[in-house]
Formats: sequence, structure tokens, C-alpha cells
Amino acid sequence: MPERSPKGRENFSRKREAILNALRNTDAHPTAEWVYRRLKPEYPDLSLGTVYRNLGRFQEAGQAVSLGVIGGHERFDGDTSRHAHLVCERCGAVVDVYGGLPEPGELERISRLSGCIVQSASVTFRGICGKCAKEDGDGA
Amino acid sequence: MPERSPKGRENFSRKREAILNALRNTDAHPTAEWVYRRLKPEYPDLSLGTVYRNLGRFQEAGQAVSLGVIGGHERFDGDTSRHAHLVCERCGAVVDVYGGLPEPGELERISRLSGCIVQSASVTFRGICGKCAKEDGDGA
DNA sequence: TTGTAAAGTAGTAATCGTTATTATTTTTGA
DNA sequence: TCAAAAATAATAACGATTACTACTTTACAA
Repeated sequence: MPERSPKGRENFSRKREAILNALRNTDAHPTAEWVYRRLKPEYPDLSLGTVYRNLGRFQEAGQAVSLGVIGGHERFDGDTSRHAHLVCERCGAVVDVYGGLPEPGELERISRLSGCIVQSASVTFRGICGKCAKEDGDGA
Repeated sequence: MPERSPKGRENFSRKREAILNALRNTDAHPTAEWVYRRLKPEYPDLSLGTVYRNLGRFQEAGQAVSLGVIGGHERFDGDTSRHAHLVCERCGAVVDVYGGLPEPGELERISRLSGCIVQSASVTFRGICGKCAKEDGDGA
């Protein structure tokens, strides 16, 4: 039985809380479907639409971000801190990568050079994730 | 009447050539629908499926790249040179941005630090494009 | 508690960008 | 001119996401 938050001022729906927790307790950068399947056993009457609706709500509230559509499915991240991602060409996993993001000063520089107002940057690497790279090294 | 390429060894289909030219002669980073509408007057029996099929083929051949799904539509770029993009929050335009991409040496550094094999990077900025920024400045 | 209005959800239908299918047309190379 | 290969048009199918409606849960005060 999941606990309610201390004072139910926000996220007063149990399912909403469960969705946010599922998102925060994984580094899989899951799809809506993934979250749905993860929670379905504990919430048998959970609806996929509810997952989508709440994921959208979390984004508006700044509690989650979308990584965009990868392989036909939109992927979400409950970690809103500044970091980049790598999509593994071998296994399709999306993993966190620290580094490679342009510094705020760089965004300013690009703004001046381009005439645009650059507000944020998202960086996505392509390559082989650590797990697959290790399997290759092992001769797997 | 569009000219054929000098020796029809590749791209021997007129429509294929027209699609590739349309993609190369714009900096709009168009969707399949955009290309379709652009060419329909000159090729009244052009089919949207043909545009999709050829855009996919150009990617495989390295003649074009996909910028991914932006606002629900996949966008393509006939310019395969190394550059980044900015998506305008105001008007939705996608514009080229030079700078902000991690250097090859940076990719190597991240590879070592992360244990991944980083092969390429794609950078997408969010902000206001030059045109919209100018309109703001003009008090429009 | 009990009532009630607001918020949230389940279940399902609808939407829409993209892909697959198949008969037909175009291109190619002889 | 001919036949095989490639490409296409038109349409159907697909699938992720969104919209809709009746029902349920929540919050909050009497």
C-alpha cells in the first residue's frame, strides 16, 4: 500500500503519485507504455490515458522533461537536472551522459552570433552504451 | 521541364530528383507534407508515400538527415554538414545554428568518462529565431 | 460522518503522421 | 521495340497519442 504524501496539497491522486515515483525511480527514460506496464499490477484499473495525461502535466509543472520521440515512442525523464543523453545503436537504451552540454556562456555567444535568442540546449549522442560496449569487449 | 542529371546512373527517377532538389533548395527543414505540397503543382500525380519513401532512401544514402519529430512532424535536412538547429518557440521555425556542437575531441573525452562509445552528437536549441526576435525589437 | 462540488480517471473512440500493399507505370539496357 | 527491374499512385493499415464521456475519487466544510 503506497503512502500518501504528508499534506495532500498537490499530487493528491494516488495514481499520479505512483506515476511520478515510477518515473523518478528509474533511469530507463521510459515511455508512457513502460510506466503503464510497470504500474498495472499494483493498479489494475490504471488507464494508459492517465499515464499520458499525467506525464504531460508533469512537464508543464517542470517535474519531468520529454526527450522527444526515439524509435517511434516519446520518452520521458524525471530527472530535470542539466544533462545529456546517449541513444545506444545496439540495444536502443537511452542513458544519461554528463558533459557535452554547451555552457550558459556559450549559449550567449551563439545568441550574439546568430541573432537568435538561445534559451536552452538539448544534446543527444548516438553510439554504443556502456553495457553493450562491455559485451563487445568481452567477445560476447 | 526539369532537366535530368547528366548520366542517369543514380536518382534516375524524375520525382526522386525533384524531391531531393526541393529538400536541397530550402532551409526550412521541411516535413514530408511540405515537400509534397511544394511539388504537387508541377507533379500532379505525385503521391505522399513517394515523398516518404524517398526521404527515407536519402537518409540511408547519406544525402539527407532527419532532425527528428518536432511538433508531431518529422523534419528533414538536405544539408548534411555539421551544424546545429534552433526551434523557435514563437513561430515553430527550425533554423540552422553554427556553433554549439561538441568537437570530436570532446566526444572522445566523454567516451572515456562515460564508458560509452560516442559516435555523434545532435544539438537542438530552443529559443526565439532571428526573425521573431527582430519583430519583438521593432515593437511588433 | 455526510454532502457536494471540483478534480481525476477508465474505457473507448477518434485522430493523424507514417508505413505497407498492390496494381500500374516508368525506366533501363539490350 | 522489348522485357525485366525499379518506382510510383492510390489506398488501406498501423500505431502512438489525444479526445471524449460517464463514473469515481478527493477535498473540504457543516
